[in-house]
Amino acid sequence: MTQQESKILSKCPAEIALKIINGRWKLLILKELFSGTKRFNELQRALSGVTQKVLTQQLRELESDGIINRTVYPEIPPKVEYSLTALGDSLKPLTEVMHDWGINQTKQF
Amino acid sequence: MTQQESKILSKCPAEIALKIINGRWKLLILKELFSGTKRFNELQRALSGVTQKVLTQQLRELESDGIINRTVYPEIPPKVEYSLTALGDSLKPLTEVMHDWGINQTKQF
DNA sequence: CCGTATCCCTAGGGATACTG
DNA sequence: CAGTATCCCTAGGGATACGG
Repeated sequence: MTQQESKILSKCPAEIALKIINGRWKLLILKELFSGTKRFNELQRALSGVTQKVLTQQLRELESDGIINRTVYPEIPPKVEYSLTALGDSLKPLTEVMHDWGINQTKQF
Repeated sequence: MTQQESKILSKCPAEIALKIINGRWKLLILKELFSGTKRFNELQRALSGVTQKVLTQQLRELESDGIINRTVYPEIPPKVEYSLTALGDSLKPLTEVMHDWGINQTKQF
C-alpha cells in the first residue's frame, strides 16, 4: 500500500503512520538505517531470515512512501545503498515510543 | 495474534506494540475508548462500515492482549461495555505520536 | 551483488444469515 | 442488543530458481 492510498483509506491520521511501518521487516529496516546508510547485503545479513525477494519488496515500499533513499552505484559488482530521508528520520520518535512501550510489557513477565 | 505470541515472534520490542494495534479497526476503537467507556452499539455506530463479526473479533483480540475490559450486564436486552485497562491507557502517547505524524504528512499535499 | 519471476499458502477481514 | 456461524476473497509474505 502506498502512502497516497493509505491517506485515502484512512479514517484517522494515525492510520497513515501505521500502514507505512506495517510490514514484516519494516521496523527492523528502520532500526538498521537509524544507525546510518546500509548496503543491501548488510541489511540482509542484519535481518536474519529475510529472503532477497521480500527484502527488496519492503525496501521498495518504504522508498515509494518517501521513507528511504535508494542509491545505485553503477559498478561491477553492483552496489546499492539505502538511507533514510528526512521523512524517514521523522519516524524515529515514533519507533522509540513503540520500543519503550514494548520493553515495559516484556518486563511484566 | 496474542500478545504472548507477539513477544515470541518479535525481534524488536517495538514490534509488540505494532502487532497489538495492528488491525483494520483497532486504532479507531482505541480512539473511541480514550474518550470513555462505550457500549458495543456505540462503537459500531462510531466505526461506520464495520460488521458485527469483525468488531467482535477485534474487541476480543484487544481484550486478550490486555488492552480493554469487557463488562457484561446480565439484563434483557443485553448490555456490554468496553473500557480501557491501564495497559490500554498507556497506549495513548503512542497513538498521539502516530496521529501527529500522520497530520504532518497530510499537510504536505 | 542485487535483484526479478513464479508459485504457493495462510491469516485477516468482509457479507450474510441466524440466535439467546 | 450483542453476539455466533459460514463462506469467501484478497494481500502479504515465504521458497525457490533464474538473470544482468
